[in-house]
Amino acid sequence: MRFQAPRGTEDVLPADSYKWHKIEDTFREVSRLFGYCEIRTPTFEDTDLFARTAGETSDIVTKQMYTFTDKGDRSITLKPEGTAPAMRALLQHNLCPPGTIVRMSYVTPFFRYERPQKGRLREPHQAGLELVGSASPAADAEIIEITMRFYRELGITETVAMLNSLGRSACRHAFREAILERTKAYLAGQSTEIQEKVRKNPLRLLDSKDPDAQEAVKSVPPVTDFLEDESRQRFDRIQELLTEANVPYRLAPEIVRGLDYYTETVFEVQSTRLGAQSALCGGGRYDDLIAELGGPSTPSVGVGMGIERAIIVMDDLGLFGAPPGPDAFVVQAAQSARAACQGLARTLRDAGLSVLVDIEERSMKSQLRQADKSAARFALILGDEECAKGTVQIKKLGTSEQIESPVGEVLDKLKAMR
RNA sequence: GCGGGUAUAGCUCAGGGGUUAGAGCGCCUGACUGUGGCUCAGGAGGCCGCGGGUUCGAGACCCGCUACCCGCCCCA
Repeated sequence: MRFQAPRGTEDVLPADSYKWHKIEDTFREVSRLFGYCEIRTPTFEDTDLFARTAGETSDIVTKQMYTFTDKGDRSITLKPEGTAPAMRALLQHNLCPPGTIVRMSYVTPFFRYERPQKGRLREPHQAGLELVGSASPAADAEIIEITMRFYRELGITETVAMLNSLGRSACRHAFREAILERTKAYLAGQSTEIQEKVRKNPLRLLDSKDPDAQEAVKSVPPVTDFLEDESRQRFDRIQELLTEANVPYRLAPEIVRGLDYYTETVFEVQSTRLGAQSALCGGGRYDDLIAELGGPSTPSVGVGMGIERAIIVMDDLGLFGAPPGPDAFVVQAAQSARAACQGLARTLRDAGLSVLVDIEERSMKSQLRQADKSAARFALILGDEECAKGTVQIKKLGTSEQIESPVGEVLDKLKAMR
């Protein structure tokens, strides 16, 4: 094999694209139900955009960005996430002056220099939602409700939203101190690398998979103990709203985010079907992001949902079913019927049916085999006899049912036999 | 970035130093010259991941590379 797709990238083959369509169609429909409009932003941005927003110590910025210098000597980065570019566009076009609320959706690839694994790619795809301009807990609840509705529509019903609050800077500081204090003994026995990581961002310890770390973290009081009154009230209110909306959730004090711009609410939906990767989606509130980009303080909340990860889970659950086939396959039973077959196919296509025709002049047997293989619903057989009579044989594939119909009535007959 | 595993037909996999490399599934053709699926028969299809090495001889053994899988890490 001469060439192969770059490491960590995937081809979506014709036989599988219907899975993507199902997920994207479902996402667009759910977005529409809640009034979200799509935004499309460039594949690459000014490097600074991500350096500023993702967090200097985050893995994304420190080692995962695809950054290069273009011919105009600009530092360019392929987008490693979807939110910052969307907020940049919003600000650039002044779509959200103070007082307005914007609901946006997007479907985008993003790029991170990762070590590939199951559910972890260098070019993954994400469907995302952003609700910009509202500090109301109802905004948080809406985003989570849409997210869970999306998964429900796809048939992924075994999961719940895992909810946490990180509070704002003041209480987060106190919380960090508490983590460091309670895990001192554990940290003393760890490598300098881990100590450094935890010193920079103590929250990381909370979702560690190391059993010793998990044990040490047990003595740390839940974040909610540190929340200021306002944050605490918001957190409680979100839970009330989710309960009212019948959205399945549970509190998960271990949930933190990899991007530094999150404030207060954070949530994830997880699945055990993803191997070492656990998150199907991740989201939360980012009240300081737009201000960080030089805009007015604009409270916002959003979510990013991994498309490949949804496919993994849905495949595992057998939620896709058989790929769709064409409505009909026109079988040319004699060469002299070629034009008539093409004409019939054209008429049916004009009526919106998906129609396949043999182009290799193969035997009738072979054409019927193709028809069967293509999963077409009907085979329409046209030969000398039919041409002479102005009829078509309509064969319902899957059963042995076959009728002869005048050409003009084929459409009606197909509907009746469906 | 670290550790472990794997790489043979389109797919799933057997073959573990000795001629022309195998199976199942899939694909193509045919089984009283106008009827698919099931069955039967035939056929096409392999730089045995890539590059080096050991050997009289390598798909098998050794080294390097690449990719994938599983952990760590990280997250969608």
